[in-house]
Amino acid sequence: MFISDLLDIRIMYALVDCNNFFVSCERVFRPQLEGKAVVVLSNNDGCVVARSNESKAMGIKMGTPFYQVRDMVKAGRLIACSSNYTMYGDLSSRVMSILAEAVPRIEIYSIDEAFLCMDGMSPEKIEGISRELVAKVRKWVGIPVSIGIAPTKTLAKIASHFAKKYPGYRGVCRIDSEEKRLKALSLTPIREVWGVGRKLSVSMEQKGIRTALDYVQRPEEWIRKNYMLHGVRTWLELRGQVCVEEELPEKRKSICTSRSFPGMITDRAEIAARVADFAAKCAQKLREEHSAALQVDVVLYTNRFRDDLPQYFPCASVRLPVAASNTQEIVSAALNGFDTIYRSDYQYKKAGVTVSDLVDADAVQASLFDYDIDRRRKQDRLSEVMDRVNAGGHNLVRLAAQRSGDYTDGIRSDYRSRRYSTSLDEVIEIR
DNA sequence: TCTGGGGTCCTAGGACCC
DNA sequence: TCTGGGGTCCTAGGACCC
Repeated sequence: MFISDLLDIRIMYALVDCNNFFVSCERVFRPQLEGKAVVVLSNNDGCVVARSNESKAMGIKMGTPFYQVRDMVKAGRLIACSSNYTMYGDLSSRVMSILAEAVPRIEIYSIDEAFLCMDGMSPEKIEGISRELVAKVRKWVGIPVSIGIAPTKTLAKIASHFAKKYPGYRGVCRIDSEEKRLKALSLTPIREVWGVGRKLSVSMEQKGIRTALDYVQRPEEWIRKNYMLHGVRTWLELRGQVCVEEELPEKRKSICTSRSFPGMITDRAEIAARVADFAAKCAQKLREEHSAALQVDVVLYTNRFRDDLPQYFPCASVRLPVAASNTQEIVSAALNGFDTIYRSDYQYKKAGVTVSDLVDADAVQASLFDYDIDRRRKQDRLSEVMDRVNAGGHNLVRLAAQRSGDYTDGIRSDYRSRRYSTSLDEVIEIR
């Protein structure tokens, strides 16, 4: 039982993938976008990060700079939405809780994807549950999803592509026999395989590997020699043997906040204030995770697309004597780092702050030479108060070093929809 | 004029030690 | 002038993901 023509299907994964997620979210609250060519833009309305089927069919690629499609928007052939990550996160958790109720175990992989573990169930039963979920998520949240079912995560990804691409599957596709596996691999270009990105796919195509089937037909030793550990893992997964098994760790290992500026900036104080904002945001995320950081990195970027201007991408690393998560300490470390790398003869386009070397906030190792322990405790308490006041994403309280608005203030979002699923903005807009 | 943001893992190579 | 070899640890950078 559960061995289908030599494909072991005792372990089965169902990958649930929300179709064109950000676009689908916008459509939940603006049904008039249904059937239209729609794109969602990144911060600053910089480039395209999500596309509806209609805009994909027009040939618009992921990551296209917005100015290249602006004419279509003006001509009324394309609708653009500025991104609204708060709303997407909210709809995502609604989808995930429906999925979590239906199966014994779920691994949330990203904002729009989750693996459901269906071990020990018959393929028919798994498909039944999956079809119910497709209908339920559509009806209760309004988001269309596709589900791919297979004995490994890499194969489940491929199955979900088929489920999404061919309407005949009605949203659910399973790879549960050797015959289906080989058929699916032969129809999958190597560049579409999970774990094979642009660089690798070019290298593979040069070696005559066009499809996933070409890849699995190479000997293991050849794969190991050319593509090392990562390549062997993909090779085994495509053959039906589970390798990508580890659950994602609950806590992140680093936290980063970075933004491009609407234009280029040289002024020291203006950039420092933004760096302070990013650092404050990192500190807030640290506290949400109940973590503390030992290292703070600050990065500056000039505009990499301007060949005519001098380029400068410095990074400063600051070690903290004791792991910290309070806003004052993280901001002050970031500003110290900034001072060591800032130079007034460049035009900057972007900056970022990363906190890393994270430890659990309860397990912070007090340093023997921590003479500042009282000050630290006061700062920690102040940060707690700031979190309570700022709860809900509205930065009413901030340090003097920060800018006089939210850390996302000043970024362009000309096509923003209202924040339907969250509260305060709605109140302000109605008033 | 205009070109995203936030993560993870792996590997190569240097530093260091014996 | 000659100038080992092998192990470990750390970091920077590259590749990937969504």
